[in-house]
Parts: sequence; structure tokens; C-alpha cells
Amino acid sequence: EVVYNTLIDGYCKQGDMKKALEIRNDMSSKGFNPNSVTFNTLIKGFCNTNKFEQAEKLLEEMLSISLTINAGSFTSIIHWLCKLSKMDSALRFVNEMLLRDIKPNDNLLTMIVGGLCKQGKHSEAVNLWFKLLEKRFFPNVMTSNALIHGLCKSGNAGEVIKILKEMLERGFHFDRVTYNTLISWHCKEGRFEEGFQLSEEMGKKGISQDTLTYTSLIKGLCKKGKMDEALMLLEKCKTEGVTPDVYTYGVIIEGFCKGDQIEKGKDIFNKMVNGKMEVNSFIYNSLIRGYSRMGDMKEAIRVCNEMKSKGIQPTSETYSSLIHGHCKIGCVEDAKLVIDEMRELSLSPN
RNA sequence: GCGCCAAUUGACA
Repeated sequence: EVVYNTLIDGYCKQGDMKKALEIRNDMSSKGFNPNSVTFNTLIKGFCNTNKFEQAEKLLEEMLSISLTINAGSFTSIIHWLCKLSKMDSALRFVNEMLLRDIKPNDNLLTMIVGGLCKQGKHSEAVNLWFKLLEKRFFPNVMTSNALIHGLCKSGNAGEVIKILKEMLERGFHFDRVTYNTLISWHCKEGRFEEGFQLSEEMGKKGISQDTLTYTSLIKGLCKKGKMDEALMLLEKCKTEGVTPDVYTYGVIIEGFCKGDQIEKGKDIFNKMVNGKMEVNSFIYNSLIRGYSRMGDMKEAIRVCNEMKSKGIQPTSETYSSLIHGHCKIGCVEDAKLVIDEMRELSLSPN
């Protein structure tokens, strides 16, 4: 068996699954039974050559016969199922693992929890997390972060609190990502005070704030129209040695644009450009949306052209703003021209 | 033990 398995592994590593299967059949005809190593090798080989159906079939076969099965039999398949967003199948196999007391590795769990949440299957993700606790396969901080993030995004405050409480009771530690996730969540939902409180807490625990932390807090202030405080926090960020990036400035520009202070937004924009900082379509979209909202279509179009001349592709959001602006000042014909331009770029109106 | 890669957090809609 060992010799056969070695040969099979060699062919699998070369991606030659046909030869690998030939050896496998040869093996059976000579009276040797494929063992779990044979299966695991072939499963991995099929996965690496994108033949997932075949890999899955082998795994099903392994499950149906009484063959020693280990994490290696599952890992590559589940990995690929996650990549292909086939979360139902992935979850089914994870449950098979748990039934057999096999611990999936932490990367895999993080991917599954994140994938389930992205598909709106939050309760499955929560159930899995608790099932892991029961089995004493304690989810690591990344897996928990993925769950917390998913629940925050779906606005499921009750569940977020439930998970946090469980983590605290069990003495699981929060890391920078946990704090940033929660801070962003509070700030986005208008509770910037809670965000600041958590920021303080993380500092006390020796976890330093980073660009994401500041960006979220600044966003929280902007959302409430506290632009002066937002600018002060930006200064504090710099003096703390944390470098604001295009996201941070984007939040401030957006804040000014939404608050009908586009000129101040434009000032920040100019500072970015003069400082040779990268600007992107998000930044341009904020400005274009701001001008369009005010009905200043001359300026909106000028900014849009500037964007194009810099080689930055307008997005459907850019065009939506322009269309909205044109209609607002009664120039439906101009709006139609914008739609024509979108068609030429094969951007679909949303 | 080392190295590389990947998985969880921030901006326009």
C-alpha cells in the first residue's frame, strides 16, 4: 500500500489525476485495498486540479464505508466549497467532522462562519459557534471576529451581545480586530460615544488604535455632523503617530459633502492631491454626489471629467449621482445622455 | 524552527 500510495501522491502532485487513478485501480486488482491515505491523497489531488465533484464523491464514499477518516480528508474540500460559496455543503461536512470528534482548523472555521454570515445564514453561524464551545473546540479570536462582524452588519444587536457575553465569561480575549469591528458598528449606527468608550478600553488593555480605529471614530462624528470634532480627531490621530489614509480622508470629505459644506470637502481633497496622496473613485463619488445634490451640475461634470482624465473609471454610483442631479434641476435630457454614456461603458443602471 | 501565501475589522450607493 505504501508504495502505491507514494506513486499516487506523485501523480497527484503533478496534477495527473488520470495516472493517479490508474495506479489506484492497479492497486485494487493486485489485491491491495485503498486505505485512508489513498483516499486523502486523491481528494487533495482532485481539489488541486479543480475537480471538486470527484473529490466530493470520494469523501462521500469514505463516509459510507468504515475507513479511518481525519481532518485531512475534509480540509481541502471544505476549503474549496467555501471559496465557491457553497456554504450548505461546507457546513454539512463540518458537521460530519464534529460528529466524529475531529476539529476543523481555525482558518477553515473562520472561512465557514464568515461565509455563512455573508449569505445571511447568521443563525447557522451562531449555532456552529456554540456547538464548537460545547465540543470544547474553542473558536479562536478570528473565528469569533468573523461571527461578530457578520452579526453587526446584519444589525443583530441581540446576538452580538450574546456572543460578547459568552466570550467574556469564558475569558476569551478581544484583539484589535474585535475592537475595531465593534467600534465601527457603534459609530455606523450613530452611537459614537460607545465607540470612544471601547477605544479607551482597548488602549487600557495595551492594544493600540490604528488607522481603522480612527477612521471609524471619525465616521461616527461625521455622521452626527460634528465636523469640527472630526477634524480635531484627525489631528490627534496624526500626533499619535497613526497615519490617516485614503479611507480616513474619504470619510471626512463625505462628511462635508453630506453636510452641505462641499467647499471644505474640496479643500481636503486638494490637500490630498497636493500631498501626492492616492485618490480613488470613492473620493470622487462623494464630491460628485455633493455637487449633484446641490444642483451644481457644472461642477459635478467638471469633477467627473477630472476623474476620467486621471484614468479613474466612473462607477454606476457616479452616474447615479449625475442622473439624479440633472433630473433635480429639470434637465431630463442631460440625464438621458448620461444613461447613454453608461451604456457605452456597459455599466448597468441600478 | 524558518520563509512565503491565505482567512476576521474602516469610506461613496
